[in-house]
Amino acid sequence: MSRIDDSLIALRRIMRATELYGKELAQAAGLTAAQFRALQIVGEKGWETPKAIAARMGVSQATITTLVDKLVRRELVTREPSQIDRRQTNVTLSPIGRQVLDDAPDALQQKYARAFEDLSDWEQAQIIATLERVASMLDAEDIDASPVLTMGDIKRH
Amino acid sequence: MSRIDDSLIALRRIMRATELYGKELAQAAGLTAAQFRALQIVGEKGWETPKAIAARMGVSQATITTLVDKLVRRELVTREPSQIDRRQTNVTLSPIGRQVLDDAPDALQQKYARAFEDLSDWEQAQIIATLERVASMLDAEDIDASPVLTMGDIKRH
DNA sequence: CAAGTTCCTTCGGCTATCTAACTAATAGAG
DNA sequence: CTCTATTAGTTAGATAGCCGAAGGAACTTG
Repeated sequence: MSRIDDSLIALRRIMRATELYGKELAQAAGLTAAQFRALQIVGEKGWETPKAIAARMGVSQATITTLVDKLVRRELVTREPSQIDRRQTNVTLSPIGRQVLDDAPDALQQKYARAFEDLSDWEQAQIIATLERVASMLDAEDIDASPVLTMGDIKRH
Repeated sequence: MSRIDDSLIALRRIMRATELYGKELAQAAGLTAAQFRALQIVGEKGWETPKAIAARMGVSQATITTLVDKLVRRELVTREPSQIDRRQTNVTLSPIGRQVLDDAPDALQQKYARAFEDLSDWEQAQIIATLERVASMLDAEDIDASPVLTMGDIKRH
């Protein structure tokens, strides 16, 4: 087994852990990964337009419509017509939505964060440098990457 | 922006690049990421049981049945009843399937492999060590990770 | 041999996703 | 100011992936 295989295996473990986290999350929060990701985006500012959510998640607007439908049905967000441009709709976080976001079990991130913080200064720096280097090697430089460890936003052509 | 955010962002870029690769692949090979992943697994030995494929991909057997249906329809694999245990079916790679696997554009992997190989010995070792460390921090130790850079055991493309 | 177990498939039902077509509203060119 | 083009969002119809439950066929075990 070559070294490149070793590195690919490690990468795959990382991705797999994230996938599993998504499933766990979905189960615990009663939301799917995609739904939760949309909710997160709305939660950043408290509101967001479907267009912007679609761009952030890299999916079509139609997809967001149905996703938001589900969030609305769960009363996690509301659709508020925009005052400035009446073509626009503001998907707005509800108090319940805020609750769900706050309560969301981010076990994976917590675990990672804790382990990360236990590292020494130079170890942290080194991990960041290496991860960024790997990301570059995969040519993922121009990606919209929020510091949130989730699945579900796949960029499309 | 804290260091942990930096590291999460880098992780996210890595995952994103892989997702994009999956899409690209799907388009070029005329297969979805999940289908391709199943084909890859079958291709390793030339055959595999649905049960084993399901385990490898972390999905139910029912899912594999429909996935294999599609591969069979495209004549990439065949279902051969097992001689030893007639409950089992061997999903067997066809010549066409082998062709598709060989022709598959593994651009991302190639790119990564090339960049990786250009690194010095100690850099390679250091990257592997770091990736493995991160994987451990995410608690993904006991994952079946083949040295193939694919997504597709997601639950939602 | 009968009962339980295993492997696979079938069935019904979700969710996510897309494209195309449609409605409503704004922006721009005359 | 009006007509057209563009933009935001939704709706409709389709495909893919996924699951759990139920069922049939073939092993295993007592």
